Amino acid sequence: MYVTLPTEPAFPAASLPMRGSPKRRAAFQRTLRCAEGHTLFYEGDEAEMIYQIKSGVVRLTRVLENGRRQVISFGLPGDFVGFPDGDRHHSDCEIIAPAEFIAHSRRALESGEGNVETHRRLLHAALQEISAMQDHFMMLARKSAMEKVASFLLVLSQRTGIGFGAQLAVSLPMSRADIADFLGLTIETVSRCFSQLRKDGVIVLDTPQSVRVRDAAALRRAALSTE
Amino acid sequence: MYVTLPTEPAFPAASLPMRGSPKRRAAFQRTLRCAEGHTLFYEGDEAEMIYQIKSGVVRLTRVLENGRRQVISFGLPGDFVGFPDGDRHHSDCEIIAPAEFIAHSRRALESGEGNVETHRRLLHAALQEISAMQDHFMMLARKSAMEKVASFLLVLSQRTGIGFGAQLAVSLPMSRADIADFLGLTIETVSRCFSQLRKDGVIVLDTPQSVRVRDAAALRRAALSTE
DNA sequence: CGGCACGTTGAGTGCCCTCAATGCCGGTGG
DNA sequence: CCACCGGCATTGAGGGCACTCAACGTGCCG
Repeated sequence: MYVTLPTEPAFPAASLPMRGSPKRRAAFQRTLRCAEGHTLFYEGDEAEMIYQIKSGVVRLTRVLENGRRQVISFGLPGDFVGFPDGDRHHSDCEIIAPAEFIAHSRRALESGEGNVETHRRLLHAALQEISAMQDHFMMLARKSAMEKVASFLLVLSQRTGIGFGAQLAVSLPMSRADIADFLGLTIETVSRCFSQLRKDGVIVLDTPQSVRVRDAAALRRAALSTE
Repeated sequence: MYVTLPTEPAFPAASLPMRGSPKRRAAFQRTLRCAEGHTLFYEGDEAEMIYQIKSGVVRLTRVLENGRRQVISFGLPGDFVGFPDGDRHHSDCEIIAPAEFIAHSRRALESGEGNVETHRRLLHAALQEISAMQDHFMMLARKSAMEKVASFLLVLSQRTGIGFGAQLAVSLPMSRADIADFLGLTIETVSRCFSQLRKDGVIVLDTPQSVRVRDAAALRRAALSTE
C-alpha cells in the first residue's frame, strides 16, 4: 500500500502510516512516498518507524545550541534511517530528492515482532551504521579539504553514478552548504575544491548539481592522498 | 609503536572465556579480567563476544592504510564495546587501564538467545552508541582545539572524576597521542591546550596523567565556546 | 527590473600543523 | 652510583591550509 505525501508544509510523517488504520496492530511494514523539501521526522520526535530508502535522497542533520549545524549523513537508496535513541529520534531527517521508503515499525527492530528476518536485517543495518560512522570519523578528523571532497564524490559516484559514455554522471541534490556541513568545511572551501577538480580535468560541472567524473582513477588518488 | 607492550604478549582474550569450557554452549555471559597493555580484540577478528566494561578503561582504534590512526572512542565503566559489523570486529580494542568485563555472546545481541532482557539491553546500547557517535561528529568537525580538549576533559571528569575537596580529580590513563588521535589534533596542540587551561587556573596538572579540575564552570565555558 | 538564494572567486588572516629543542622519568648497563 | 638511552610531554618558531570577509555572477521569481 502506498501513502503519497503532499505538497503541504512539513509534518510528522512518521505517524501517518499508522494512525487510523484498521490494521494498525498488524502494520509492521508500509511503503511511503514523499516529495522533496518535506521532513520525515524531527529530532525529539517519538520514533515509531524506521525507514529503508528505496529511491531518492534524504539528509540527516543535528544542530548545536549555538547554531552550528552538522549533517550526520545523506541517506541513499538502500540505506536505513531513523534508528532511535531510546524512543526518540536524535536528528532531523529531510527529503532532498523525491523519495520512496519502506517503513518498519520500531518494534520490528526491538522485539522482532512481525518478522524474524526483518528483525535480523534491521539489527544488521544498525550495526553496519556504527561501522560506517567510524569511517566518517577518519574523514572528519584526518583528511584534508580536497581529500574530503574527493572521497565524497567518489562514494556518491560509486553508489548513484550512471554510466555516461566513458564518464560517470552523478547528481548532487544537496546544496554546497549541506556538503560543507557534512564534511566539516565551509561552503567556500567546498566550492574551491570542486573548481580545482574541474581545472585538473578530473570532473566536469554541468551545473552545480550535476557532475560527471572524467577520471575516476585521479579522483580515487585525490581521495586517498597517501602523500 | 605508540603504546608500551605488556610483560606478556598480547593474546586473543576474547576467546579465553569460551575455549575448553565444558559449559560452552550455555555460556552466554561471563566475567573477564584483563591487565593493561593487552588487546581484547583486533580489527578483523571474528566477533564472538560483546563486552560491557565493569571497571578500567579501553581504547578503540582504527588505522588507515597510510598509517593515519583514529581513536574511535575510549571505553569507560558502563560502556559496551565490541559491536560487530557482520561477524567481524571493525576496530582494535586495547586495555589501557586494568579492566573487568562482562562478556556477552554475540548471539545474545543478534537472536536474543539466552535472555530477552540482555538482548534488549545490548540492542539499546548499540542504538545509543549511534547517537553518541553523532555527537562526536560535531566535536571533530566543528569545534576548535581548545573546545575539543575542554569537552574531552569535561566528559571524563563527569564520568570518572572523584571529588577532591572543592576540586575534581580525573585520571588520564591514555597518552597525549591517544587524546590527539581521538580529537583529531596533534600531540603538541593537545599539550598546548592543557597548558593553557593550567595557566588560566581551570585545571591543575599533578602529573601528565593526573588532572584536577579547579573551575568546572570555566571548563564548561571553554567546551561550549559560543563566541 | 529588482530582489533573493546560491555558487564561485579573490584577498587576507589566523589557527593549528610541522619541525625542532628541551626536560623529565624509568630502565639498563657500566 | 652515575651515564646513557628511549619514550613521553612540553614549549617555541615558522609556515600552510582552511577560514573569514567581501565582491561578483547566475538563475529564479515576483
